[in-house]
Amino acid sequence: MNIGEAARASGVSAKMIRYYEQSGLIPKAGRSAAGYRDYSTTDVHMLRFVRRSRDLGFSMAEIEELLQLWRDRSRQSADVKRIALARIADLRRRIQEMEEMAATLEDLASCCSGDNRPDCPILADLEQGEAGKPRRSRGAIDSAP
Amino acid sequence: MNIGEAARASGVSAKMIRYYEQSGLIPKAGRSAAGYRDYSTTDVHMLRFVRRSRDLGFSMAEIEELLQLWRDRSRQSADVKRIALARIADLRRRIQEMEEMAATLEDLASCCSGDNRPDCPILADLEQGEAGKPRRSRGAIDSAP
DNA sequence: CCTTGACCTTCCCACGGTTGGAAGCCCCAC
DNA sequence: GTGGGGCTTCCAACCGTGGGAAGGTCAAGG
Repeated sequence: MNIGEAARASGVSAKMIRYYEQSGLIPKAGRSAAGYRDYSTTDVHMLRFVRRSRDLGFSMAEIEELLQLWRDRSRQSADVKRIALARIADLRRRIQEMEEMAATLEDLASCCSGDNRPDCPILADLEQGEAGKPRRSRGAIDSAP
Repeated sequence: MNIGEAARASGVSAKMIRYYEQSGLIPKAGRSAAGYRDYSTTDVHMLRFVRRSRDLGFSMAEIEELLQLWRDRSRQSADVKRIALARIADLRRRIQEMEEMAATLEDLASCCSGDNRPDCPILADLEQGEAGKPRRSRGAIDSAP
C-alpha cells in the first residue's frame, strides 16, 4: 500500500508519516522497486495508534515510549498506566493555569463598560499587572487551522 | 538604561526584547554612542504591558493590537473588551478539549489494573480508538521549564 | 505507443515563541 | 591596563504541521 493510501486508512497525513519515519518515531518503511514507501495493514495499525495517542495529547517522546510498550509482549500494564497518569496530571495542571487566565480576563472584562469611552480597566490592568507567575506561550491544541 | 537593566525591571528577557523589536511588536529602541539600546521608564512600562499580556495568554498579534489601543488615547474600551472576550472564548474552547482528553485518559486508567501483567486496556484503546476529532499538538503554557 | 493526471520522491521554508551559542566589541572597577 | 561581565549581531534549535518546488512513476485512455 502506498503512503497516500496508508494516510487515508490511518488518518495520519503523508507528510506526517514521512516526518515520523525521519525522526525515528516509527521504523523506516520498505520501498517498492520505484522507491515508493510500502505499508502493510500492521503498519496502518501502528499509524492509527500514533494518531490516537496524539489526539489524546501525548508528546512524541511519550508516544515513542508507548509504541515500545505496545510492541513488547511482556510489558507491564503499570508502565503504561504511569505514562497515562503523568499525562493526566499534566493536563490538569495546564487546565488549571488556563482557568486562572480565563478567570482573570473575565474579571477584567466584567469591569469594562465596553462602550465607546476611552477608559478601559483591562488596559489599566495590563499596564499595572504584577504578573510574575506563569509566563510562557499560549500554545495548545490550536484546533482551528 | 541598558537592555539588561530594562529586562530585569520589566521581567522580559533581553533576548525577547530584541526579538520583539526585531519582529516589530515594539518600536526600535534608541542607541547610545556605543550602539547599546537605551530604554526609558516608559519603555519599561510598555515591556511590562507586553509581559503581563503574554502571561494572560495573548498571542503576539493580539498584543500588537492591544499595544496600539494602549497608545491610542481616543481608543474605545469596546475594542479592548472584544479582544479579551475572544481570548476568553478561545481559552474555554481549549480547556474543554483538554478536559475531554483528561476524561478519556482517566476512564482508561481506571480500567487498567496497573500491575505487572501485560494486559493493558489503555494500549488496547490506543490500538483501536476511533479518534477523529481534535487532533493537533498538545502545546500550552509549558509552565515548568 | 504516448499523453495525461494522480501519485510518489526529496528538499527547503514557514509558523509560534523562546532559548542557546559563537564571535566580537564595549564599559567599568580594580 | 586588564579581567570579567555587559552589549552587539547572526545562526540554529525545539515541536508538529502544512506548503510548495522539482523531478520520477504509475495507470488509464486515446
